[in-house]
This record gives sequence, C-alpha cells and structure tokens, in this order.
Amino acid sequence: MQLVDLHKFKISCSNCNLAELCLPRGLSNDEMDELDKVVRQTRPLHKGDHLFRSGDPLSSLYAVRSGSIKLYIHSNDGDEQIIGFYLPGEIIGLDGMEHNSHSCSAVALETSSSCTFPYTQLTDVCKKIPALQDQMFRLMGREISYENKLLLTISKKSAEERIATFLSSLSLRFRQLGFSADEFKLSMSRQEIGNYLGLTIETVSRIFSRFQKKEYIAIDRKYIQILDRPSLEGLCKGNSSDSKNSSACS
Amino acid sequence: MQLVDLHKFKISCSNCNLAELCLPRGLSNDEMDELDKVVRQTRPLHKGDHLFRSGDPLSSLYAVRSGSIKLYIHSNDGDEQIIGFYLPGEIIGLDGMEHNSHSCSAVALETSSSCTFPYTQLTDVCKKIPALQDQMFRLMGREISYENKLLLTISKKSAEERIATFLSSLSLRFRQLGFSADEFKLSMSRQEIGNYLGLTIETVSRIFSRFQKKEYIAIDRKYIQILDRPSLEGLCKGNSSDSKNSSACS
DNA sequence: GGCATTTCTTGATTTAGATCATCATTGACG
DNA sequence: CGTCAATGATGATCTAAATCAAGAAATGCC
Repeated sequence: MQLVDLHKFKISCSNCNLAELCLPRGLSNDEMDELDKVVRQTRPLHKGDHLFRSGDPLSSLYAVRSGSIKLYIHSNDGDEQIIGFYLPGEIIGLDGMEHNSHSCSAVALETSSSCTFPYTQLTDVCKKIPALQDQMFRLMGREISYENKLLLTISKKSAEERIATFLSSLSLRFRQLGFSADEFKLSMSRQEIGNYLGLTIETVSRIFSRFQKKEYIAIDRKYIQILDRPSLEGLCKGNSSDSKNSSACS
Repeated sequence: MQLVDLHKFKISCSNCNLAELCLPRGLSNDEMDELDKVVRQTRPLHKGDHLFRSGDPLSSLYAVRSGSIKLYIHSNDGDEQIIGFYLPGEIIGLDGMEHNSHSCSAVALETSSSCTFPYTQLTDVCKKIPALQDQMFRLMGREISYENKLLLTISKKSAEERIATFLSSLSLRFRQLGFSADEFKLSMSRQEIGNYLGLTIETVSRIFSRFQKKEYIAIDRKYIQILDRPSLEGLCKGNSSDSKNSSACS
C-alpha cells in the first residue's frame, strides 16, 4: 500500500509542488486527474544524456522536473545554437509541433528528471479540457515571447549587457522556483553561455572577471553570487519593456 | 443579392485562395463554416498603420491577407528589434497569448489587409473543432521553429550569409504564394532589413552591391532579381538542417 | 595519488562590421 | 516645378569582440 502511494506521488501532477508553474496551472482537481492519467515519469537523465534529438518523431512533450536541460539546434554546416536552458516547471518540445518531429535537440546539463506527456494523448486531453488548451496556448505564447526577447538581446546588446541580462534572468527564475536568487550554481559551461549569447568563451570569461572586479558578482568556478543587483540590472535596461515577461529572457 | 455574395466572398475562409496556407488548413467544409462565423475582415491598412501595438490587450489574432506586415519589439531603452516580415497566409499575434496582451507591435509595410479572428471566439471554436486546435498548435510550433532558426542566423552567421538567407527565404515564400521566386519587390527598407538581421544599413547596402557585382542578384531600388540562385544558396549553407522548415528563416 | 584531459583565464593581435562623413537619388508636397 | 526630407550608396576610420596563444586550475581516470 505504501509502495502504491509512493508510486502515485512520483508521477502525479496533483501532488507536484511545481504544478502552479507547469503544465497543470489553472486546472481544477478533476481536470488534473485527467492529466495525471497521461503523464509519465522518465528515468533520470545523467549529464550529457539526450531527451530527444533533432529529427526524432515528436512522441511527447516534456516538463523539466529537476536539474536543467539545454535545447539547441544545429545548421547543416555544423554550427550549433543553444536556444535556451530549461529549469524545473518549464516545458520543452513545443517546436516539434509544426511537423510532429523535433527540430531541436534536448540534453541534460546535470543529473535531471522530466515528466513525459505523450503527445497524442496530451492533445486529446486538451480537446476535452478547455482550461488545458488555454494553458497550452499560454505556454506556447510564452515561448514565442521569450525568443523575441532573446533575439533583441543577441541582436542589439553589447557583450556586457547580454551577460548581465543572462545572469539576472537566471536569478529571477531561481527565485520563482523558491531557490536563492543571490547564490546559485551555473549548470552550463562558459562555452555554452557564450554559444547561447552569441559570444566566444574568452569574452564570457573576461566579462565575468570584469564584473567580479567591479564587485557586481563573486564567481568561483560554477558558483555565482550576485553582490550588486542594481548595477547588474542597470546593464539590462535593454530588456523588453514588458516587465511581466522579463523572466523569459534568460 | 450580388452585394451580399460579394460581402460573403470577402470575409470567408471557405472561398479564400490562401486557405491551404493559413489558419483553416486541414479543416473540413463544415468546420470551415464554423470558422467563417468568427472571422472578420479589417479595413485596409496603409503603409505605417499599426494593426496593434505592444501592450494592447489581445483582442484578436490576425492573418495577413495581402501586402506585408512587420512585427517588432522594443526594449525600454529605445532599441527596436524586428522579429519578422509577415506575408499573406501568415498568422500574427501569437506572442500575445501568454498574458492576453500583445508584446510586439505590428505595422503595415505597404497597403495591406488582414483577417481578424476575435481571440475568445477563436479559442472557443478551437475547443469545438479538434482539427482547428491541431492547426493552432502547428502554427505556434512553426513560429517557435522559425525563431530558433533566426536566432541561429543572427548569432552565428556572417553578414553575407545573413543576407543570402534572408533573400532566399523571401524568394521561397513568394513562390509558395504563387508569385515569382526570381523577381520581387522588397517591401521593407534597407534600414529594416539591417535591423531584422542585426546589421547596419551601410552593411546591408554594401552587401547588396557586392552581390550585384558578383551577379548573384540584380537590384534596382526595391526591385530585386535572383540571377544566381545556386551561389546565393551556397551562402545559406548555415541554415538549419531540417529542410522541411527552411522557409521559416526569413 | 598522480597523470591526462578538459575547462577556464588572461594577454596580444586581428578583423568584420560599426561608425562617421559625404554625396546621389528618389519621392513627397506646396 | 522646385524645394526639402528621406533613403540609399560608398569611402575612410574606428572599435568591440573574435582569434590566436599560453598558462593555470579543475576534473576525471587509472
């Protein structure tokens, strides 16, 4: 009996403390039970494990449950572009809904776990539960807004502004998850930060050093501390003006 | 009687020659009739007229019917980033679905018209017509994939590659609309092309001249002719490898 | 525990594209 | 039709960030 309850706990949206940030947001208890019927837990991912790869058929959407997942695309001449770093409660795989096949690849940056929503079952539930359809639309709208802001950051901002924006966005998202906003671990390498922001690893490293010298941050390997948030956020003034959305520009 | 028929023709998806590229794609005749009940035609837009502005409540989604519409966001320190140029059959306003308010602004680049889908009515119809929900998901997935590719282009490609990618994408989209793929008019200024691609107007102008010298294109003011498509497309090798999606990277 | 590999930092140099500066066209408008 | 403003082309110069080049530190592996 205990085992059954434990099992149920592990795969249920109703009992998940991320529910309010995640796919089930806005659902009634009855509606969440319907969603619970389709959600599955995937085996834990280790650093470097792929959740899916570009070209795979879209079998499922995924919610990050713990850890962090990087999405990236690659061009046919070998360039790679990281699209985002996804934290618990965030949904990945949405880009695959165009052609029912993934156009990004998703890889774990550290030991991570995710919840799996088999795609056809999920869309069937959406057809039955209007509130879930609304939430899907909201999540996809969020992804589009997020990319709009990232585009602005990469296309119009200096290297310092890009990195300040990246750090304060991560900080905000950690706070929303109930973690410290002032001290956290970067699960991605300097190389990955640079790729994501359209900079080289050397530039990222130099700007981290510069921010440390100015005492905006303290950084030790992957552990970062925000020391002077106002100065850091002053550098992000270029963020999109819609403050409600500012979390998206990670 | 004639007048009534004409009126009906003007606002009906069932009679629209863009239906297969646009929101009603994949709907049966009966389903299209349901969509026809909510679609409205907006008054024509003149060059510079806004369809909506960042911050406006999301009252509707829009399909471009004729002409071309530019979407852009602005940061709170005055930077502006053009997100895309939208042609007939393409849907705009999707980013607003996160918070029920537009986070982009939409402005006509030339005399244009659009079809209006009042948002709450549209989502209600989606709840009744599964095929329409599927199509909405596809369209939003397309927008996400499009932005992924644009991000790659802006972040990783040289100025020449960006412009070659821009031109061949426009060309492809014109062909899909049944227009010439080899001769078309650019409805946007050099300034706007530069803003979109993360380049200055001078760089855009210089690269157009360079492409003309190499006889890749002929350009006269806003009129452009593709002379050497293979060379031009050779420069786009950096496009995302998923060839099905290549149209998105405009 | 020690060696090898990867990741990161920092300095020197280069460069693609930005900025600055004209000038030429084009188009709008009284 | 002529003036004025906006748009575009092109050359000269500058600069932010890339590239090249060592080292240093951390991590993984036997």
